[in-house]
Formats: sequence, C-alpha cells, structure tokens
Amino acid sequence: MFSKVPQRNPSVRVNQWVYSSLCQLILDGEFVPGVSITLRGIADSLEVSPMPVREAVTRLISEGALDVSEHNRISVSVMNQSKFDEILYARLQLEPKIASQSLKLIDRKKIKQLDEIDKQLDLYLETGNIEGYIKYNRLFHFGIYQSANSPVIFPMINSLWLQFSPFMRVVAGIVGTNTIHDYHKAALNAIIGQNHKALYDAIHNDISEGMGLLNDSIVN
Amino acid sequence: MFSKVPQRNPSVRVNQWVYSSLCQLILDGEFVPGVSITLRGIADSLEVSPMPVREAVTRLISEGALDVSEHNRISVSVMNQSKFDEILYARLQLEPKIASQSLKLIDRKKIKQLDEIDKQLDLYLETGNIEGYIKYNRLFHFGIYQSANSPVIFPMINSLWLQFSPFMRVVAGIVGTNTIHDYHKAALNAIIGQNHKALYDAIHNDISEGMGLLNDSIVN
DNA sequence: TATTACAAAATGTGATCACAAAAAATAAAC
DNA sequence: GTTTATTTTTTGTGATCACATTTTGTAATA
Repeated sequence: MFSKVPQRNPSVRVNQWVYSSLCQLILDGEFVPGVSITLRGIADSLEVSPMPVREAVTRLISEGALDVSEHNRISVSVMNQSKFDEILYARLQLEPKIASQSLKLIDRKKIKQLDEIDKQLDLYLETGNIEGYIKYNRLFHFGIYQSANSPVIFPMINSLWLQFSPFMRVVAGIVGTNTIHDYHKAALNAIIGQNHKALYDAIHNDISEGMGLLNDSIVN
Repeated sequence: MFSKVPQRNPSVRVNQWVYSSLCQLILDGEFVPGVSITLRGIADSLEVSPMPVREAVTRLISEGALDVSEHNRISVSVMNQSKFDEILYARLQLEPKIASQSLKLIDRKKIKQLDEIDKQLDLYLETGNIEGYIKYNRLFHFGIYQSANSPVIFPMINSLWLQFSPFMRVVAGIVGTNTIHDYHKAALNAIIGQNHKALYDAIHNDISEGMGLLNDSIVN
C-alpha cells in the first residue's frame, strides 16, 4: 500500500525496519493529520505481522507523532495552537544549540554534502516541488544535527519533527514554495567560517521564519 | 518483588498500570543505573504477562529511561558527562518556561498543596530522609508543571526526569541531604505574587544548584 | 428519506507458543 | 586450580489466538 518504503534489509530487525519506515512516511508527509491508523492495516501494508507494528506504534505514540483517541483508537496527531507554540519554543531552544554544538565536528566532506543538499533544495523551490523541498530541508537540518553526537537533545528534536511534519506537509501544499526563504546559505557560511553565533542565529532565523509561515494555517 | 507498586485498579488497563508503576519505581530511584532488566523478570515481579511489560519497556526505552545494550539486552540507563550536560541544558530551557506558563493557572487550593508539600520536604531534609526528599521534590516541581496544561513540553520534561532519576538517587545517597538548598520558598512567593520573572528565576536557580551537586559524581 | 434495530466485521489488548541467539551453568581436560 | 568444551537455561522477537468492545454494514420500520 505504501509506495516509498525503504527496502527490507535481512540483517536489521523487523521492528526497527517498521519503525524507521513509519518515521520516514510521517516525516515525508504521507500521513494526513487526523486520519485513523490500525495495527492490522499497517501490518498488511508493510507485509509484516501485527506484532512489530505494535512496538513501532507504541513508540510513535510516546513521541507524539501518533495520538490515542477515545476507545484506544490510533490516529495521526492533529495540530493546534498550544502544541504549535510549544513546538516552536522547544525547537528554538534546542536546535540552534545543537547546531552550534556540532560546528567543530563537521568536516570538509560533510560541508560538501550539505552544500549539495542545499543546491538540490533550491532546485525544488524553483520548480515548486513540495515533497522534494520538505525532504531536503530535513536532510539539511539533520545533516547538521547528527554531527553533534547528541545523546539526549537529538532524540528530542527528532520527536518534535515527527510531531509537526504531518501538519507541515498539508500546509506547505497550500502556501506553496514561492514564499519560502531559508537561511541555509547563512548557515553554510557560518559553518565554513566556524562562527558559532552566526550558525546559531541562522538556524534560529530559519526556524522562526519557516514556522511563521505555518502559524496562520492552524485550525482549532 | 517490587515493594511499593501502586495497587491495580481494574478500570485501568494493565499496560498503563505497568508503565506508570515502572515510571514511579524509576523516579523514586528503585532502579539502579546499569542493572539489567528482563521482560519476564518484570512480568513475574508485577504478576502480569510479559506482553504489557513489552509495551511499557518499549516506551521507557524511547524516553531514554532504559537502554538497549548489545545483543538487545535491556538495562537501566547510565549517566555520563555529555548526557548530563544536555539534560541540564534542556531542563533549564524548558522547566522555567513551563513553570512561568502555569503561573496564571495555579489557584489558591493548588498553592496550599504546594506549600504542604514543601513543608514535608523540609522535614525530610532535616531528618536526612533521601527517599522522602526525592519524592517530594518531584511532587513540588510537577505540581507546578502539571498546571501548565502543556501538551508538548511537559512530556519532554517527564522524559528528562526519567533519565536522570536513577542517577540522582545513587548520588543523593552519597552527598546526603544537608548540602541541599532549594529555591522552593522563592518559587512559592513568586506564585503568590504572580511574578513571572521571579518564578522563572527560582526554578532556574533550583535546577542549576541541584544539578550542580550531582555534576561531580559522574563517572565516564 | 430518515431513523432505528440488529448482525457482522474490525480493533486494541493480553496471553501463549516457537525460535534463534546469547548467557549461564556444568562437565571435561590438562 | 584453571582453562576449555558442552549442555542447559534464559532472553528478546515474531507469530498467532482469544476476547471484550466498538465500529461498520445491513435490514426493517415509520
């Protein structure tokens, strides 16, 4: 049923594969906010037994990506104003800090990767490719964050992205790509120049402006 | 096996009871860092089948309270310097903010509760009762945070406490209660006076000083 | 057409079994 | 006594079944 699920690798456990597959689907915006999810439905779609799905879904619920509604039914989380405000606050407190923390660990090879991601991203922006933009924007941010080697805050950031991604996908489809202006170039220059404050500010501004575009689309 | 587990309530599901029981045991410091955990062992101790334990443990792993070591063995998370630094940073960014956010929602009845909690806490400090201190310190903090009605940041704070609680219990047993000085009185006065900044600062100072006592005891 | 009553299917939860891999325990050899 | 080899037990994982509850589908009634 799901079109773009990563291929099964026999060396990786089924539960982990299911979890990362669901993560990717959520982050890519394949899950529409509010839509109902069933364990057996996902199990059939991924062609696995319900058991590893239960484990993955339990995790995603605890990370806020999925919601347990009345009568223990599972659904994709819906955005509201207070959730959005807190996600924005937490992102602004955690992501610039981790970016800055990763600064000294980013080598030349990584910089080249980030540069290529950003070039691809600009291409998607020009052609109005929302899916491409969302995916490569995430690759850019997490490309930086992953270098930080952060044991506590990185999982928290991951959880935050899982929470707003379904909402972002819907909204981005409405506002389109032409109003988006990111601070990736500033971030890249800051990385190259090893300027902590400039990188911190670039990520901060990127989040502020990006989330600002989404704010108007919240319905309670 | 576990002595102080909350009583089973037939109206609440087994998985939720197991999860909250394990949470309480962890927060109260009953789980020693590094100790191995087995699904069947916990299931036998709580006199339930392994199934709901699997669910609870999966959640606790994703919240950072438990760790998956090599060969998929489960153990209580061990503290190290980088984890500690990030937990401290995240607590300082999130907890004062949520406390401040809860300020206008705390009514007279809640203030009375907090005051009684703090009185009991002082008693435990005088008599050197570590377990009592840890429990009532948590009751005080979460008594405030819960009033904030926070959908995103509150769960993050909960996860942070689950991560450092096992470590704190061990260290607190070493340093003792006589060196502890909290800012709960300042926090209470700030709440009564509806002073946002004073409450923010009180919680900030409380975390800084409390965690400062723990910092020296980290072994890598 | 709209509403109600009933039957059928679906859903999360809990329990149990099977299995491969890893620990732990025991026996054998030097 | 110490090390090596072998057996036994334990452990997480995945699959399957049973069950109460809820939802959905269908037919009957007005």
